[in-house]
Amino acid sequence: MSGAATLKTELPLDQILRGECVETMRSLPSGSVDCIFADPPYNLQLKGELRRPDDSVVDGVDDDWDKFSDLAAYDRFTREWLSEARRLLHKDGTIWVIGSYHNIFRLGAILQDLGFWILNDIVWRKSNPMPNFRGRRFTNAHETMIWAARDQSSRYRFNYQAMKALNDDVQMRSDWYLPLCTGNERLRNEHGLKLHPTQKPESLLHRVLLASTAENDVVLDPFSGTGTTAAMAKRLRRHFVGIERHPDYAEAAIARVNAETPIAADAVATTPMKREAPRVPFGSLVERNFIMPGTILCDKSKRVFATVSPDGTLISGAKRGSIHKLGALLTNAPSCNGWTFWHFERDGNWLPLDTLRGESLAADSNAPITADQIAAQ
Amino acid sequence: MSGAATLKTELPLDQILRGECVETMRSLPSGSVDCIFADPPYNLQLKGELRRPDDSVVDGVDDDWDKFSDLAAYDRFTREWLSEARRLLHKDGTIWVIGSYHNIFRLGAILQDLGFWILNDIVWRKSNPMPNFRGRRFTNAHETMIWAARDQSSRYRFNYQAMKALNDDVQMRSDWYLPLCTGNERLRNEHGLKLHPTQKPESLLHRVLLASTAENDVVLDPFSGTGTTAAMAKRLRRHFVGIERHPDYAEAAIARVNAETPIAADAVATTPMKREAPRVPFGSLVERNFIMPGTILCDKSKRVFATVSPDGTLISGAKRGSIHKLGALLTNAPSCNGWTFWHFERDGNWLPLDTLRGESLAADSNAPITADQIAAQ
DNA sequence: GATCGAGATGAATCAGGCA
DNA sequence: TTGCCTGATTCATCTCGAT
Repeated sequence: MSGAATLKTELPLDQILRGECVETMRSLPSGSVDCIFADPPYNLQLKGELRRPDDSVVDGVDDDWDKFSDLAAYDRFTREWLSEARRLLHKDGTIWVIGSYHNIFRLGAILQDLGFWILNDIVWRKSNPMPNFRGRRFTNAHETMIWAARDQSSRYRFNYQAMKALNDDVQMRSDWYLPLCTGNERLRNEHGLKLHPTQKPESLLHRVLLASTAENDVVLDPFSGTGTTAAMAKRLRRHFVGIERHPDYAEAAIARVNAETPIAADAVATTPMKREAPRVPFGSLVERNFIMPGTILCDKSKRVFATVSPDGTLISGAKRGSIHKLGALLTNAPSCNGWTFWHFERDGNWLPLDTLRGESLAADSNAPITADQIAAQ
Repeated sequence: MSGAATLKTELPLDQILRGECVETMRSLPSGSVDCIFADPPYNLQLKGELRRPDDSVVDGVDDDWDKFSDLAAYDRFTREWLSEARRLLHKDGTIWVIGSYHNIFRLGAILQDLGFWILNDIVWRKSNPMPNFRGRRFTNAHETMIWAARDQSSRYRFNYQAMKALNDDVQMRSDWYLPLCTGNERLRNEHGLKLHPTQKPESLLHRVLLASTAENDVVLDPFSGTGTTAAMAKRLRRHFVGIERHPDYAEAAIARVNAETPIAADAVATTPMKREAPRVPFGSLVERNFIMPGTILCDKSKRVFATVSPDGTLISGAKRGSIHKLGALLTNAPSCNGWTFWHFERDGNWLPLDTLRGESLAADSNAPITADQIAAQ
């Protein structure tokens, strides 16, 4: 089948159309789509090869489809497909685009320029991102999605209660914590290698579609890839239209969608997500001024002393380390729980650091909603 | 004091300059600033916050023509102050900008257009965000910061080890979990109302400055507000220059900074980067008898062996070279860190050469130091 | 069959000094 | 500027094979 051959009067439902993104979109009728999910090329700028500390080579994205001559070329491409996307959207429809810092600012600015109305930016926090191997930046541990309505006046769909139910009956926030697509979910070729360099996890699309579409809605993915959007749409009983120009990807996506079974019509019940256990690094207590750099700590019997550094390490003479490591070092113990080992002085009493950890967790959860916070938005 | 009155030849250190952002920046000398933190105005609906370059107030009208006009005016304003910011930055300097989905995409795209090189986008996850009262969107629970170097070729500062220490000895990620500025930290006027609508938490600036500046560096904040950047710079013993047009904010910031005490000079140090440690040639360890010529070395898995020469080279069969070169040669790797690759035997244990390097440095500084401590780093 | 350890891997703008 | 040498650097998760 071919998108270009399709008459503009009819939308080919529940198919992966093989063809160029913009050209194929031009063949589809205006206002016929309820929701778009788009995972466009990121325009990554990889210079050489990157090696892990064990000297193995990182298999990065170096595909031709991700190459653009410059930012202006990327902007032209983006403006073109986003314009077509807006034409295809129903007046109350919404679009999701996903990207990293390489391209998300171009995407967001052009969305605004074209008249889309941004509803949220959503942060996909990866539970298992690739580390920064050279120690030259912060670990790039998230990607950003922008959720936007076709117009400021669009009466868009947001399934508020479903999202709240998914989040232990607390409002769903703009930061989502989900793992990468790995293991059995990842499509592989005959050599066992990943078929597509950037396959998105099903959990991400599950939440996107559950939040912003209704049963039988039409969902378009103009960069369909391995068909994650289409598969999740079928599973959740939405209609889909995928566009993919690479024959291998399109073929794999069709097989994947065919193997997918829709959930029972009466089973739209959602599984609650696992909530993250709060973790408190000692350093965050220093940052948040629960304890001042320069504070003197000691053990219960006042045999060893240490000073708090601005980065949360402790210093004792020439020795430096985390609260746990330095405690172990000074007592010649194989390990040490710094939270209970080290004490600080307050009102003449020496209290364990654990006191502060408890206080910081309480401060986070008990904070009343104030006018300040409203203004801060 | 006034920025406009300052000669371009001299940077007024540790002051809050009262004046217009762009105009005041124009009076400062090029390349004189190590780091910039900028929290520009972005609430397009908030009258009086956003002004055109000619100082006329931008209306918050909602029809299409005015929306476009607002975006264009915002872009012009952004391009203007970011251009000045780039001129003021040292060639190896970095800039932080913070915003929400209303303006961060404009900021990011213009940063890229001006030649800044994005290093990370950082998500500030709020522990206590304002809920979405109408239930029409996801709770807007984060803001985005962009960290960028002046040029692609900038040799920017990133205190990797300090950030790792701050996060319980695991690489710091691009998503930060910190509370809003509330309680006693929040500056208030005589009526007990918040003095500034978007006062940033000190913990945020603490981490920003700890990550990307060194002691005595110069930090500029062109939208100084209540002086959080200046106060944290003073606390962490960095120099600051603040610019603020609103007299009430400037006055409050000056009082706040004056009340701030720097942490003790000997407590400001954070976990040092190994890159900045003094360089020890392996040959000097042989000369100084930390290791004997003829000693047998091997890799961790005991697959390759070598013998130490009196000049500090290693010999393995017919091959000879530095500890790095021979390690790379024998493993067919493009490069190799000989300090961690090669091991020597002591008391039945095989220890990395790095142990000896640590012991020689300790001997030089007369501080007793143990293999344990090196391991603890 | 269960457990343990080694190995593999993921949208990545990933070095710096000196001759 | 180019080229060469030194040497700093990884987290969570899954698969697979050995015990």
